[in-house]
Amino acid sequence: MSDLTFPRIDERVLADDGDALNFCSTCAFSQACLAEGMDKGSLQDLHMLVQHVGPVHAGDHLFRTGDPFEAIAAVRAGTVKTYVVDRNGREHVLGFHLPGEVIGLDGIDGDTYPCNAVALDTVMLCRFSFPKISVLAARLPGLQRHLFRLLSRDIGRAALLAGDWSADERMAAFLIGISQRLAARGFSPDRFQLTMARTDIANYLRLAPETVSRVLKRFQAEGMLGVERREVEILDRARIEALAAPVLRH
Amino acid sequence: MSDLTFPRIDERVLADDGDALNFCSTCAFSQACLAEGMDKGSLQDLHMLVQHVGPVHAGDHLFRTGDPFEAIAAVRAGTVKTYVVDRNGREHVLGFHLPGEVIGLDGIDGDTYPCNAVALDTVMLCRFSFPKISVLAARLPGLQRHLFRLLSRDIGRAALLAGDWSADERMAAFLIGISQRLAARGFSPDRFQLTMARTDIANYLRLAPETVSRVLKRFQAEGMLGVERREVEILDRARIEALAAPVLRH
DNA sequence: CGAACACTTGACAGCCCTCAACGTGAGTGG
DNA sequence: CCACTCACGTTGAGGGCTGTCAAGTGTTCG
Repeated sequence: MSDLTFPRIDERVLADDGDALNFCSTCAFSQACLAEGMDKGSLQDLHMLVQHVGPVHAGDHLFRTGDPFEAIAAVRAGTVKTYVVDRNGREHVLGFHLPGEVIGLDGIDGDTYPCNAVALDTVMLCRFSFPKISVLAARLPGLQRHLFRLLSRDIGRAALLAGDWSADERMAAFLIGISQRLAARGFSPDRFQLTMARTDIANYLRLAPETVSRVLKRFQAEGMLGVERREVEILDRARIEALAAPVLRH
Repeated sequence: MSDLTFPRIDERVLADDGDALNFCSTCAFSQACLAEGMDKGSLQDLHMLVQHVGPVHAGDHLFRTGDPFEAIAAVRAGTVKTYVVDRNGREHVLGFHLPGEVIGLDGIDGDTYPCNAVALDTVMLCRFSFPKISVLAARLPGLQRHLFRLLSRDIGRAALLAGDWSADERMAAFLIGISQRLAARGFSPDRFQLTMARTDIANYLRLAPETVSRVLKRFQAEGMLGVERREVEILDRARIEALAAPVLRH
């Protein structure tokens, strides 16, 4: 497993990128500008800032704890897992980042990344130098506002799983969350693949891997969910959402 | 208990405020400018933006879930509790905000506050209109950077208690956290008052109130902590920090 | 002084973690 | 093509931590 330190990763421009005035539709920043009446010059400025990174292969790291913080990035394809390792050597999964979502925001406070980021499958990214996008944000109110919102949204998201929810509620919230986030990017909300291992899910939900297995099995036995290896299908969305409701909406 | 909706609260300038070029030392924004070589004109701009609010009395709300988001605020004196109420009527404490800390950042994403904020004792605030400070941030790179950092810091903080820590570890981390935050503002790190009820602590740490009582009692019995009603004294900082270590530092 | 509230203390049960063993699928080399 | 290996996932038994329920004590405020 090679170790590609994210800020120093080899960069190459991909052929399937949009032209100078159009971002790829899954880009988390596309809405930032297009929807807010930004002029063409400004848009081009932002576009010139993007560095396309990838493909990064499963198991390769984008950055590690302590690497100098220089950039944030939007996931274009694949799944990125962020995690920390405590002094006892135990891994704590902080989150999974699907296409269209941004990683690295928690590095802004401090000069280094506070966590590790690893690709779970083949990942493509759009990288934004943070000093450069900060300068641009000062000129573009829409971009500044968008960055503030991205940051603010993560604060709320991090607090989601902090409650003392049951294993069933956590798992339901996890499944509905993935489903909604995939749907927002145009993927099927009812049938999708869990790109992460059971161990990672357990670690993220603060459960034992055995508990994850048992809950998924029970969901399947009760007809709420279809499970076959890492492929899942939402069969009774209403019931799963009912379980997830207290977690997702306070 | 009156209900002072934060954005519409009566405002008055306090006599003990700094002059036009000096913020009160506990203000979370003072570092933003003074430390980064900002020119006097810019500093005055920021200072003109501040609205001093208070005193707000214990039990009064600064804002409630759904109130229109218009401003963030730095706590100057007292303690603010933020919380949400789920559909079952159960309260979930999101955090306690001590002097020098900022509230309202999680309202930036969305047009309304996502939580309630209530004063636990007599509270004084510095209020910053968010639209106005955004505009100013576009002119002042140091201020923009400071705002980004405040937001980023909260993302990490929210993730702290998300782990599956034991009751002892949670309580130790809570005590050390309070101690460090008070020390950073010049208060005693070894002897301080818990301004919140046991129920609030329990709710914040995702424990039962009974468990909070038992853990505090055991800490006291083992000579780590002095407890007398809401007054606490750190007697064996090394041991409490050892307990808190896995929670505070990953 | 009395009532309401905060806090403490004790008994008990339940959820989930731990430990252990087994099953399964993908990749590898012969 | 097949056996092997290893990581991943599943299944079962048992125990500990902490929540729930209940009752009692102390404090504050009207």
